[in-house]
Amino acid sequence: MKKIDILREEQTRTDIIATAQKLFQKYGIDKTTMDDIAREVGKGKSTLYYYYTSKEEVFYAVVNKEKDEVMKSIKKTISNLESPSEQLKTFFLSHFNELKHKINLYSVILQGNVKKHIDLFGRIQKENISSEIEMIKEILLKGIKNGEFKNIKEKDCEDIAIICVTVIQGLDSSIIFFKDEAQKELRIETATDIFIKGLQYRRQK
Amino acid sequence: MKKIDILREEQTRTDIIATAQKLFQKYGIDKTTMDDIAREVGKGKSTLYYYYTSKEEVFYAVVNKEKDEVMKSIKKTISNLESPSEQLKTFFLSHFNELKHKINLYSVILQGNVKKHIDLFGRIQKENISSEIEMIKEILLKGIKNGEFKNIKEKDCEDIAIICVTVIQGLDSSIIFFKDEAQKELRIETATDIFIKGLQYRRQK
DNA sequence: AATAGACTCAAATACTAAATTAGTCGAAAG
DNA sequence: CTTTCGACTAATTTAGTATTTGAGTCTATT
Repeated sequence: MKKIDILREEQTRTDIIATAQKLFQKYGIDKTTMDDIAREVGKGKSTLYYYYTSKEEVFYAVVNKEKDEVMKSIKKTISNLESPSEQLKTFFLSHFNELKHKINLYSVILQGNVKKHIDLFGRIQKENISSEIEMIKEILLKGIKNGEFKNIKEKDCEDIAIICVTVIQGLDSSIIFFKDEAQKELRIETATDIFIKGLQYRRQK
Repeated sequence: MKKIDILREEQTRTDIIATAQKLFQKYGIDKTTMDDIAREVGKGKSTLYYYYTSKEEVFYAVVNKEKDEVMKSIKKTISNLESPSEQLKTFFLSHFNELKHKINLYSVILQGNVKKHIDLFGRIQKENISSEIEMIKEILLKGIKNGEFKNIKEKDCEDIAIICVTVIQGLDSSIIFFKDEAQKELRIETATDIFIKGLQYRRQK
């Protein structure tokens, strides 16, 4: 296979995903048909199946692309910060802001039968969380090495990263639950501060 | 109305709720009919409507009774502890244990059409959270007064209590998501410790 | 005041036929 | 030898309808 072909294949995949993204966002996963996507791309439906094995795979690819973009953006923001504490805080807040932007979006995409795609959504969530855990682990490790996080040991990084993600999840769900928009931002910040302070000071026992 | 009548009315209410609880746990909210409950109580269906205005009200009363029992139990456990830090930690862990016990239970109860009862569930969750916030606020206040929580001010208690509840929510959801049973308990404890440490040490800025 | 039995109407269920659509296959184009 | 297409099939969804169920009401009775 020549190099030019690989590029062309990539281009087609990109087209498909971009179109699929547009349609999924507009109509949701169930109301968007493979024919819809194919027509919009200007290809036959079978062509889609040449590149992706199923509609769920297409959906997965769309979401994955978005995830990569978000992670890349956060990574970039973080790379400008010196201290791991600041980095971690920024991660918490960025996550919150991303969610705020995407919350309406995803409620459209996921409209309809959630049960039907429960395995897919589970897989997506799992991989999202994995990426986040990896990133947080890096931050924690740096913080341990430079002495900012006195309360934790290197071997516990994985667990603490998991804890960070679950705490973030809790804060996220409060976006949906508590309505007072003004307070929210501040509260997320306070929570983050408390948590990070907890990492900084050495545990007694 | 005579005193004896009030007692009898209370007894009937208690019977209804106990029976309803049993049936809801077994068949879920939708598959349990008001006739089922009435038959089991040994009364006519209309009698239920004499005491409760709707099936959702009966369900609400059942869940509320359970909530009261749980809160009372936690309160009792906590009252034996001296330090607010210990109390808060115990609250976190008790919440976790309660959830672990009830998780299978509630997945049965809520089976079926969740969307249909979304308002009811929202109301229940809201009141659950309110009770917990109140309780946590008391603990925090004591901790501020005795100097254990150096990082927070009295006027922020409400917000911090809300944060506690959201953090707990995050930890709770990890019960469902992460499967490694052995690690879970430990992780919850670690998370709690970190968070409480964060409350104890004074913020710089 | 408390209960029951008969009643109503809205909603859930069950069934069916018709239409859509996910996914396959073999052939054709480049 | 990669990429595309159009026709095909099998599965799923939708739409329409008939039937049953069950929440909530009403009236009568104790």
